[in-house]
Amino acid sequence: MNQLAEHIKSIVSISDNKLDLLCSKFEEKTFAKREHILQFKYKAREVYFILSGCVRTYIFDLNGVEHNITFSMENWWFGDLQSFINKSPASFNIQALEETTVLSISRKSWDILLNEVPEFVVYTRVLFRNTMFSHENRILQNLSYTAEERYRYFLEEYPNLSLRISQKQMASYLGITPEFLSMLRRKK
Amino acid sequence: MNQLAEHIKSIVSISDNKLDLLCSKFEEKTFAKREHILQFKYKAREVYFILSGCVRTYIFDLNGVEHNITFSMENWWFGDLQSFINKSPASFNIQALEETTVLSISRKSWDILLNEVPEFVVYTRVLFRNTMFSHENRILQNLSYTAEERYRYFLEEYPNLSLRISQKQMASYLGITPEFLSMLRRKK
DNA sequence: TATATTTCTTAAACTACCTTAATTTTTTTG
DNA sequence: CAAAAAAATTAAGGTAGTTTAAGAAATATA
Repeated sequence: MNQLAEHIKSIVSISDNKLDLLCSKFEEKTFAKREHILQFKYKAREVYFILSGCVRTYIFDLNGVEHNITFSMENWWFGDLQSFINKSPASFNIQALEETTVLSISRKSWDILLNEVPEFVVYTRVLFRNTMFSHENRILQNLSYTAEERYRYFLEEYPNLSLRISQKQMASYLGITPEFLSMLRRKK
Repeated sequence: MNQLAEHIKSIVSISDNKLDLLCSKFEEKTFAKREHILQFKYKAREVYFILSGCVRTYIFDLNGVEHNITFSMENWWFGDLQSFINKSPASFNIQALEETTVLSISRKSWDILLNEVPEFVVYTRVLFRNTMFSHENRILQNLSYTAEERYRYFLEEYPNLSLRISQKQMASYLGITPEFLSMLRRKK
C-alpha cells in the first residue's frame, strides 16, 4: 500500500477497492533539484502529492523580488489550486528544492474522482480546510509578530524543514532579507 | 426570495423546493453596534451570513494588541470556521462595527444540509475555496508590499468598506499604527 | 445640549529591518 | 579535485514604520 493510500485512510474511511480505483488515477513523476514544476502564467494542469523530496511555492513581486509562499515535503499536497480549479493562469512558481518524487493527478481525473468517489470529496474538503486554517495562522503571525519571533516559531513548528532548506529560502518565507536572518541567528 | 437564496443561486443551480428547505435552517438575528458575536476561547456554535451591517474578526497578540484579520459586510459569510468545524475553542473575536442583521446556522443544521442537500456541499466548497484564495492573496500582499502600497490597494479593492470603517480599524487590518496611517493619508 | 469618550492628527525621538558591498564558506559542476 | 557559482556572514549607513505624548475633531451618552 502506498503513501497516498495511507494518507487518505488517515482522514476518511474507504474500502480497498475504491482506494485502488483512486490511486490508479495518479502518475508517478520525478523532478530534479532546481527543476520547475510550474511556472507563473502557465496553466496548472496537475496537482501533486509528495512521496519524497521538498518543493517551494513562490511569487515575484512588482520589483522582481521572489517571495516564498510555502514549502511542501513528504506526504503533503502542493500545486496552484486556484489555477488548477479555475483553469486560470498560475499565480505561482513551484520549484523542487531537492530531487522530488510525486504522484500527480490531472484535472480530468480529479473531476472523475469527485463525481465517482464520495470519500474523495470528503478527503479534499478536509485538505482544503486545513490549508485554509494554516493560511489563517500565517496571516495572523505576519500581523502579530516580529521577524525574530516568526523565525523562532518556524524553527519550533518545522524543525526538520528548517534543516533541509537554505537560509536564503527561509528568509524569503519569513519576509526578511538573508542578511537580517543571519544577524538574528548570530544573536543566539 | 431572500438575499441568501439569491447568493446560493448565483453559485449553484438548485430547485426552489430545496432552497426553501435550506433557508428554513437559518435564523435571523440582530447585533447592536459594538456587540460581540463571538469571543476568543468560546466555541463557535454558529456561522453567519450578513443581511445588513458590518463586522470585524480580530485576535489579540501576546502583547495584548488587537489585529483585525478580516471585515465582512452584506452578502458575505463570517464566523470562526476552524472552531465551528472542529468544535474547538475559537481563536477569533468577532464584533459588530455597525448594527448588523444576519442569518445564523447551527452546527447541527449545517451537518443536516451537508448530508441532505448535495447543492449545499458544492456551495460551501466554493465558499471555502474563495476564502482560501483570498487568504493566499493576503499573505502574498503582506510579503510583497509596503504599508503604503497595501493601503492604496485596500482603497481600490474595498472602496465602500473603506468609507464605513474607522481608520483605527483599517490600520489594524493593514498591520500598521493609526498614527502611521494618518501620516500616509496626509501625503496625498 | 453639554460632557465624556473615542478617534484623528502632528511631530520628535527611536528601532526593526533594509541596502550595499566586501569577505568567507559551502555547494555545484566540469 | 579544481574552478565556478551560490550561500552565508559581517558591518556601516539608511529608511519605513513605531512610540509617546499632546491637542483637535468627531461621536456617543446623559
